[in-house]
Amino acid sequence: MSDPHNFSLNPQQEQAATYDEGHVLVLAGAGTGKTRTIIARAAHLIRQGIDLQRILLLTFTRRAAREMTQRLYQITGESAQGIMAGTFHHFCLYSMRRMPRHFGLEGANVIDRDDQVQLMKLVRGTLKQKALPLPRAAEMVNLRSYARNTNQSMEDYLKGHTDYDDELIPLIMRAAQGYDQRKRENRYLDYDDILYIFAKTLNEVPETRDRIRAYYDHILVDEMQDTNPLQWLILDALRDPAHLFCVGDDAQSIYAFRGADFRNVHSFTQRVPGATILRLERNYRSTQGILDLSNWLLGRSPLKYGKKLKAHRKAKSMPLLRDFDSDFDEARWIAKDLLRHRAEGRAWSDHMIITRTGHGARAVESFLVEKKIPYRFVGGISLFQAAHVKDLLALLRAALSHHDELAWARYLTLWRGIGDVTAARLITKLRGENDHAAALQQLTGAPKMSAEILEPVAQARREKADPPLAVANAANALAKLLELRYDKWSTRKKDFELLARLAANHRSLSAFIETYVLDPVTASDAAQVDREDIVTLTTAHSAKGTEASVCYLIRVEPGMYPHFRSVGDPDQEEEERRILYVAMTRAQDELIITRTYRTGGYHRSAWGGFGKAQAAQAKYFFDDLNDSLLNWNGGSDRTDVDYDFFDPIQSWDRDF
DNA sequence: GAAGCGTTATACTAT
DNA sequence: ATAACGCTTC
Repeated sequence: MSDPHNFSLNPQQEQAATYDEGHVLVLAGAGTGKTRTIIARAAHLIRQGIDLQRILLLTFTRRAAREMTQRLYQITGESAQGIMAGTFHHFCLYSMRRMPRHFGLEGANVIDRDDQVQLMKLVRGTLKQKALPLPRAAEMVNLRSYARNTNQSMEDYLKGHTDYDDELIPLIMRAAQGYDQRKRENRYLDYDDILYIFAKTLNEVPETRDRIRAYYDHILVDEMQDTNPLQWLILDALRDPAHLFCVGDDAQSIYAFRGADFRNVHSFTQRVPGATILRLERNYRSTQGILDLSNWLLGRSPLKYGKKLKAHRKAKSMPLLRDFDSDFDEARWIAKDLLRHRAEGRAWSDHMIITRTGHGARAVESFLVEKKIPYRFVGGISLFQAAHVKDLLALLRAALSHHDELAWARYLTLWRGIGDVTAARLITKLRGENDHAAALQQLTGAPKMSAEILEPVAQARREKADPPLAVANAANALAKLLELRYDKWSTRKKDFELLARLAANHRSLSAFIETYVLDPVTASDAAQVDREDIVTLTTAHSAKGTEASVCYLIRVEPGMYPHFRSVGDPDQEEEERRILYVAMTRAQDELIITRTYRTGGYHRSAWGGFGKAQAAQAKYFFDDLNDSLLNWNGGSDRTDVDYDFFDPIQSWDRDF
């Protein structure tokens, strides 16, 4: 790919990339060169004389955006930095930050999901009634988010599409309203607001819409099947004269929980009259053996995707299936297999480990750490979600805004003698002040308050133009407190150095924080910041759009595919099928599927606790697996496990 | 009344 | 691993 002359397209790809007659939807199956075609499209437009800055490239993840700009740079040979490439959220926020007054965004701070849940908890606490079991805060955040993303009122959604009864619905609606109100008071912007405010303004304020619409001639949209109604409102407002070039695959739609409907690619020509549908059908990525299994899985669906991937490549390579007694054995084997591949001279980066759930990869992750196999966990727990990192960020956020009450509450309760109640009382003193310094003045001399508590905030505010310094000093200010609070402090402390390193890339504290709220960095990510040759550990969702020579699909067992939480809802079960399909079709040369029926440690108890476990057993995608589709290396792995191979799990077994 | 501590429940996917 | 909850202590 580094040689631009080597960049050849097949006739279908060529036709799509150079189509100049209006709006297009390209239906592109897995591995058919979707990314390559989008890049070629952008390159074609540039050759036609289109200004780079007039092309908007919307991708599903920031990772995809980064990859595309890099590849575009390699092909066009000129700086591709000017192209506007990013996720819907990035694009909307960027556009709104450019003209904040049009959107009422002055002084607003973006909050992540944890903060959303936190805020909802506060509201939930005021509404709790003994007789009525109000849904958990996290669930209510989901409900409200889904309603927003599907562009319907909370009431319509709750009444039309959920099972909540007439008594509970008004209460949930009040919770949602209370949440919105607290959000306004604290000048918070959640992920959904970013899309919602942008979409609403474009659709209600023609002057603003016209102004933004005038910036772009071409809008290229990746992963169209996973856009939701709110995102569609935005695309719809921005098209004409701009041309839409959307690429998608209904069989890879895996974000229904976020309001996406894979049927949106089917109705494209109704929504965009005169649009053309093009297809990419030849798979260049995988061997036919891998595609046969993938096709089999999709073919078992009651939904007709009308898709059968055919390999361009000659190699066949049958997928491998291995059973293990426990997730520990499974993880141990995978680490060993990786080391074996490495010894054979293969690069770490040729390997991807795909998991359905974040915590399903725990055993594997601990073996990777123990065997010193370099890896990056995409979709894992963010560095910013670790308790001690949140504590430090709370201090920084308190320094940036006296309206950020979640941050203030967290920061104040770190100090001895200040609990929830005192913190809440102190925070009320901050309200109504326009100026940060004046707000701090209100706290000075208040009961339980001290200069020791306030000074770090004031100092961080003075240092807000020097993020790494602010981080380092905040870490110093909190060191004593946090050391008492957490065990394994020496390990946790290292995260602050990582944080300071990340902060060094930003010119302001607020830009630093906002960047990582929108684009979380996992601890493994931050630790491996300079390494290229590493194994990728990823959730199936985050794996979409990527590929690797060797893919390990772990925990492919009953209760995982389909995930037990989806059992009972046919639509959700079918989405689970697509998730497994996406996971399988990432593999180029080797697809290794592992599973375990009995799990040790944590999962044994978790299984028993969930009522759906048995139902899940009855709904396993591999139940009627055709043996001719893979090499089943079944039975216990015991005989070939080397028990001298260190087992890091022991220590957690005791914890549970 | 509020802080602090020990115990227990919780855990899918993500911008 | 983390936070909510209930109980005890100041």
